[in-house]
Amino acid sequence: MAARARGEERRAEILRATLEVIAERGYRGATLGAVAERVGLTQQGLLHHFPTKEALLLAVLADRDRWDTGAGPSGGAGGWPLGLLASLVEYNAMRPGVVQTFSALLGESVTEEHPAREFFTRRYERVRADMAASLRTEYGERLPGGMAPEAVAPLLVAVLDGLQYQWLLDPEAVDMAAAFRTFVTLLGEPPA
Amino acid sequence: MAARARGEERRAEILRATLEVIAERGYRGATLGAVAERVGLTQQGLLHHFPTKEALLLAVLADRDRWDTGAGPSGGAGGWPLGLLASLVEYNAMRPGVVQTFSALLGESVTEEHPAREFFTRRYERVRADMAASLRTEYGERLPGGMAPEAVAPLLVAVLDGLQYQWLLDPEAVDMAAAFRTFVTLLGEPPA
DNA sequence: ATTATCTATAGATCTATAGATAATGC
DNA sequence: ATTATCTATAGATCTATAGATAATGC
Repeated sequence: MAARARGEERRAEILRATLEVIAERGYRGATLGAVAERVGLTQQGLLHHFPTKEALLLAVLADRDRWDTGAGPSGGAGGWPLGLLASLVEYNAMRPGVVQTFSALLGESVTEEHPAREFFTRRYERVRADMAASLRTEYGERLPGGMAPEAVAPLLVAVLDGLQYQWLLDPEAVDMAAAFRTFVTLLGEPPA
Repeated sequence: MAARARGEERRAEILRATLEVIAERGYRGATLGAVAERVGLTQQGLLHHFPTKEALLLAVLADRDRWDTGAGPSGGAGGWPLGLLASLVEYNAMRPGVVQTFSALLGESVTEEHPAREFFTRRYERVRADMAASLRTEYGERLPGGMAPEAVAPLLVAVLDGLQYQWLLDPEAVDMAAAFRTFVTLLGEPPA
C-alpha cells in the first residue's frame, strides 16, 4: 500500500509538471526532458511511469476531465447555474496557468492527428449538452429573446473560450469576469 | 521587373504553402522541409527567401493582416456592420483551411515566447476597437440591454473565435453561421 | 553582378529502447 | 520479486550555415 501510494504520488507530480510544461510550450513544444527535470527525474525515468509522450498527454486529459469550464457539478440534471459559471470565470482569472494549458491544448487540438482532438471533440459535445440543460433549468423552453436553449449553448461555450484567449493575450485589457456577466445580462432576466 | 515578379510569385507560393502546413501541424509542429517540399524546393532553397523559420511566420502574419475576423472594411469609421460579419462567418464556413491556420496559431500564441504572440495581442486590441465602433454605428451609445459598445465588443470577438474551435472540432454538430445569427438576435433590434 | 537553388554538413534536440542497479515489499 | 531510476545509445529529425553551381538581367 505504501509503495502504491508513493507511486501514485509520483504519478500526480508528473501530471502536474506536464500541465505546467504544456502551458509554457504546448504539447508539441513540450519535451519529456523538461517534464522530467521538473520532477527531478531523467527523461528515461519518466518513461517508466508513462510509456510514451502521447500516453502522458492522455493521462493528463483523463485526470483533468473536470476542468474549469468543464463538466460542472455534473450528474445533477441542472448542470451549471449561470451564477455559478460566473464565479468559475472569476476563479479562473486567478489561475492563468490552468487556463493557459487548456487554451494551448484546445488550439493545437484542431490540427491534424493531434492526440487531444478526440478528447476535445467529445468534451465539447458534452459541455454543449450540459449548458443547454442548465439554460433550460434556468429559463425553460425559450429564452427571453425566443431562442431555444440548444441554440444558445454553443454561444455560451464560445464566449467562455474566446474570452480566455483575449484575456491570456492581454490580461490588462480584458476583464473576463465582467465580460461574462455582460453576456449573462444579454441573455435577459430568467422568469421568476 | 520580370525577375522581381518571379521572385514575388515564389514568395507568395511559399507563404501559401506555409499557411497550409501550419493548418496541419501548427507553427511549432511545422517544418521548413514540409513547406519546401510543397513548393518544390529543398529546405535550404526555402531559406534563401526567408532567412529563418520565425521570419517566415512573421511574413505570413504581415501578409495576412486582413484575415477572416480581421480588420474588416477598415479605415472606414463604421467598421463591420453585423450583417456583413454574418456573411463573413458563412464564408469562413466554406474555407476550413484558413480558419484552422488562424485558430491553431491563436492557440499556440498564448504559450511563452511564441513569435505570433505580439501579433495577436495587437490584432485583438484593434479588432475590439473596430467592433466597438461598429456596434456604436449600429446601436448608438447603448445597446437595447443597456450595455456600452465597449462592453459588448470583446463578447462579439469571443463568440467568433470560440465558435470556430467548436466548428473545427465537429463541423457536423456546430453551425457557425446560425449560431452567430443567434448571437446577433441576442443583441436586440437596432434603433430604426 | 545578382538571384535562385542545390549539396554537404554541423550542431542540437527528441523520443524511445536495452540493460544495469538500487530500493522496497513479501 | 517488483518497482523505480539510471546510463548508454540508436535512430530520427530539425534549423541553419558554408560554399558551389546554374540561371537571369544589364
